[in-house]
Amino acid sequence: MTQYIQVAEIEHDEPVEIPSEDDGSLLVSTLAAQFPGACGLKYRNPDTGNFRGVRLSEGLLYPPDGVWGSHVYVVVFPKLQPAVTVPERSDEGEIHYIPSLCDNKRKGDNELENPSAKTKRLEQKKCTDLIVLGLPWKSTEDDLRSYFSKFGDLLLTQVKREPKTGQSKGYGFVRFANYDSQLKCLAQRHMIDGRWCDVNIPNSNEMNSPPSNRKVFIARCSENITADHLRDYFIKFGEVIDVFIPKPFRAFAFVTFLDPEVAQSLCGEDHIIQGTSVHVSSAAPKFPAKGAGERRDGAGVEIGIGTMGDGTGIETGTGSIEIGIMIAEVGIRDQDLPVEGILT
DNA sequence: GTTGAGCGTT
Repeated sequence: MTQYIQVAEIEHDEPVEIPSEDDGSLLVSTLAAQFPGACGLKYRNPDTGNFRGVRLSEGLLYPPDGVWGSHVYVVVFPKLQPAVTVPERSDEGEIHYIPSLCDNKRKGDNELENPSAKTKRLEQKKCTDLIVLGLPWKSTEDDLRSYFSKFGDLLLTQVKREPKTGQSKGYGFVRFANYDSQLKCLAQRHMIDGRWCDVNIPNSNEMNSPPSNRKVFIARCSENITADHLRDYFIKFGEVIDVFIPKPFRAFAFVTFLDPEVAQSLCGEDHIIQGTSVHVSSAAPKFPAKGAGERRDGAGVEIGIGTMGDGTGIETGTGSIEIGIMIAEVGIRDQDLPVEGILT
């Protein structure tokens, strides 16, 4: 018959009573329902003062000596080793000296906190948007929020819909404020409104970007994001020397930084600007451009048009225009250059 | 009003 087992998240914390199965064993999934991400239990052995682990087999925890008794058990969570617990993407080969992506701090303001390098790396691991697959058609942003907030504070909830009908496409995105929330969330499946849903790091976050460029590509811009918004937002990471938004609206932009390091450090990240989650990636094209400048390595010719003076690139307005052609190890984005009509 | 693998109006 069912026993109730006292379990606390940390020792001396207030315990929660968790039901066993009829045979006395405890499903890890039952445990995880109260303590998301939990993978085991331990308890203090009164004889030695040491912690003792509870036996785990096939997703079931078994009571020591056959009875759970009146111990207060303590939840065991997976060690925070991202390489093991999280499906890593290729964008993590280097340490990012970023205290937290989510509060958007950068080098220069992190010297005082975070003593050990190892801790630092863990704490600094960035939160990305997470894709939630398999949502019920009726699930809303509010439903996502109320479900996922048990893992921690949320910075974004989004259900993707058909623009015309508003009908859900059955998936959405969430983003946590803290990386441990993200880890816990990724470690399990989710029952949302009667359906099992999967949470993953979206494939669209893959960043196999080639090296150094001061210009980054800002994807998923919404129409209400202006050049000033972008400049004001990104200035906190380093000096912004150009912002380019195509007209008419094309849902992307370019931001150029003075320091290529800054540009590179932002690649692969998601940022929330004017309530929209935008994605930063290298301004180099994913595929070689078609046509004249094409090369097998994706490099090509970049044609720049701009006014003289501050060197910040394309601007509008009157005045003399300088046309320059620069051979560079940068590819051409097709979006970059419908310029034939202007070269007169 | 239906559906059930996917990847966000480059």
